Amino acid sequence: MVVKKRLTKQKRAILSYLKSVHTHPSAEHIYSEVKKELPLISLATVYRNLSQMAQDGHILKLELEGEYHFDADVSLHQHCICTKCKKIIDNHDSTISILAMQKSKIQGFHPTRAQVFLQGTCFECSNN
Amino acid sequence: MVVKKRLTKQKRAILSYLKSVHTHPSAEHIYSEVKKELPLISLATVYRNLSQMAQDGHILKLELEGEYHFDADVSLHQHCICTKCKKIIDNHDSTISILAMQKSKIQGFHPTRAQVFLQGTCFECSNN
DNA sequence: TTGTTTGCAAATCATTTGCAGTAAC
DNA sequence: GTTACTGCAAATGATTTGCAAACAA
Repeated sequence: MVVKKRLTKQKRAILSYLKSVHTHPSAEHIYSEVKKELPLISLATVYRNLSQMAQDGHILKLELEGEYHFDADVSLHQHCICTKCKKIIDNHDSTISILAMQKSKIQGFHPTRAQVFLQGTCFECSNN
Repeated sequence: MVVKKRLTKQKRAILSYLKSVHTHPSAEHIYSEVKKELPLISLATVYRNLSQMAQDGHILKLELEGEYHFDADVSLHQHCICTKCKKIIDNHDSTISILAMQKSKIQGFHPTRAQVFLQGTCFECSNN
């Protein structure tokens, strides 16, 4: 039996906020931002919607620094994480993800997605 | 001032267990296994030692499925995660990590490590 | 009308921390 | 002898859940 998803104002506000930024915010941060538009929204609603959207493949759920971070950009790209300022920088290059997926097939694995994280220091922090 | 690390029996038991498996266990799982050898060891000690070893680069700390998983193999390799049985399979191929690190430098990023996760289904689960 | 979604509060679960005693060096 | 490390218990912090009311379809 197919569950019908309803497009609520909360869902719309969360997705619209997430599409407007490139900062990979946490659920808590999304909550505080969306609260400006919908003051009565609850944190549980934010979590529920983010999980649903991630499940449906509309957004990415990244596990970083002990909490989840979300990204409305679902194209094949890498995330560079600065260990000093904790900033997450996108690196748009689909070849790495594609290559990683191809190579994983050797062992009979059937990949659906690749997540590539680079740890290091960003340009600003390297030249502090 | 340099802090001197002491090699305790707890530390030795944790590292020795982790080196004996290729299953990327969680802290809780490592705790229950090491407890067989050291019945009085506490979960806090396991967490403290795993964090220290990861900090010192002796083991890898992987953020997966809402908890940390640990790996005594620090060579450049990828992790394939089966979304059905949750198994983590190693894919030893350093070229992907090296390529990902090289490409991240384009934006002035200074990478120290690459973490590559493949989501999909393993051989067994694909042919269930 | 219907059944999904909401806000709230309480619950959960992994991980961390304070502290006084213990043991590695 | 010094001081890093331990076990214990309590604290923390992110995320989830139960429930009755609200609202999208």
